[in-house]
Amino acid sequence: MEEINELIEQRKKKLADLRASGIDPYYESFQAADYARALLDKYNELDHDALESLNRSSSVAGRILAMRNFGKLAFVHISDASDEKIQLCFARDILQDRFPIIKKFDVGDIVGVSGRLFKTKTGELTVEVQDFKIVSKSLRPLPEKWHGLTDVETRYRQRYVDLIVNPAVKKTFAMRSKILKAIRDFLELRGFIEVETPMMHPIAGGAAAKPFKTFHNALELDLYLRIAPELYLKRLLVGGYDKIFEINKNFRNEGISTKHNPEFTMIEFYIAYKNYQYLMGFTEELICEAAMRSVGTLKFKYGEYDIDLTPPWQRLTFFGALEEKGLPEAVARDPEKSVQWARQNGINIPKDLPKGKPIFDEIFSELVEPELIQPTFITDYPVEISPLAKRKKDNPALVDRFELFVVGRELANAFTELNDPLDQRERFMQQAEARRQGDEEAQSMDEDFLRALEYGMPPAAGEGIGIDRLVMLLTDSHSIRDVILFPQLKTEQ
RNA sequence: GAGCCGCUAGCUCAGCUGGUAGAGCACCGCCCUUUUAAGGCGGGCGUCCUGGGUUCGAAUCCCAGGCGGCUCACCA
Repeated sequence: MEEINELIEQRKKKLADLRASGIDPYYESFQAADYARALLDKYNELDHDALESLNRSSSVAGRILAMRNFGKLAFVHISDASDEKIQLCFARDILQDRFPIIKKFDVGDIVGVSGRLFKTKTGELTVEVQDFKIVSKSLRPLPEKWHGLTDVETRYRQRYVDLIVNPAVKKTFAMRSKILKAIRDFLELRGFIEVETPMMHPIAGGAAAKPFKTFHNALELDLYLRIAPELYLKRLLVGGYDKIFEINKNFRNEGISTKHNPEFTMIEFYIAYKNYQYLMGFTEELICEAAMRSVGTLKFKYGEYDIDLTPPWQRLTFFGALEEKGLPEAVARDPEKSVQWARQNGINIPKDLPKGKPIFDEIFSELVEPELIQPTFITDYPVEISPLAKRKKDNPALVDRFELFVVGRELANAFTELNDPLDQRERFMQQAEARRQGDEEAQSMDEDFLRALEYGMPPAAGEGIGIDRLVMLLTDSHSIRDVILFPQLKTEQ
């Protein structure tokens, strides 16, 4: 991306000038003893005289974000990896013949300096620079200091610039890191081990979604990027693990929106000998732990909403929630009556809805989901839309399953795992039938998975949580792109 | 995939019913030893997203396309 640009040319000229005077503007290392944040935390409280008597020397390295030059004195703000800004003072009296080098500085350059700490007349903690190096010369101008970078396209495409100039972005991703750490710690403390299963699947199973397809040349094999790790994790249950989890990407070849990125991060975890009832309490604890260790509280704002994660969370059955909306289960289960009911109640039913797909699922998403603002478990899903979950003992038309909703969005999906290989085979057959009737997202028969179940899988509860959505909730982010460092975009030009 | 909105200097934006490109910041030059969006004086900077069309003349109007945002659809 070679561009002729006056500003870049000016900077290249400065770079050449530096080299001509024997200065290397691209160092291979710099030993900074201090972080800006640590210096401010420790010394900002001291007054001018107290700091003088300490005579504290320091060294910091970071990117120049602002410069104010007075001819024989210059103030420079740098920001370092501690995400804090510290002021540097370059004075001709101190730097003597090296002082003119600062004429070659630009906002964006990375410098390393050492010098004594002092307080300016206005009381700002400042490094009085005694020695300095330009460790990396920047050739491109940064966005201006006042309005910063707001163009969302540039922010996503050039996330590196976004991170330099928008501190809130770093905060979000620091939160993301804390949330993931909290989840890992929570599970590891309870005896789980983290595993990695294939991202490339010969059969894309474990969820209802369209996969990305790819090809392995040497094996001459069609492969799919995984849409879910579920069927592999359950194979591990067969193998004898009792508490496992995997945190990794899934890939779904579907539309992009504020809530969907083609690759997104899921955690799936499985506990042998437990059921979905157990997982509800477990989920409350897990998510509260993540919230406490990132947000620091269970009560916080998400946009207009005041969210309260304090357990226990509301629990409603799938058909119970529909009945509250005036749709009796008997009507919901009747394909024709339910369509009629939907039309009468102004529910938008897609015209191209595949034949095998039940209408109540549509009605539920349209009528119930948007109102589930506070955390709510929806339980006892119909078996037709849950091909991998165990049937309820007292009602084989339903399964032992829940989904967790917050701010109208699905955050988690969990169930008691189907471990009856014969029932599982039947469910796959039904899915195959749905596929024949036009449901592209119906699941495919996976003979190896069935073979594994035939060896015997312990009863188990399993759950998946959309990490990106959890991070959105806890960071008050309203687009999934704000919690993914490099969200998917079309290529430039 | 559909609808609506946007795209002008490095950044943030103005530019009316068509008359030939602007501001602030950033940048360059000079002055300035305590600034905090430093200040003063002077200066430069454009594929007006792209390609067609209408017109004497298009950043502006029309058509097509690109990229992005939002909403809807699909989904997590």
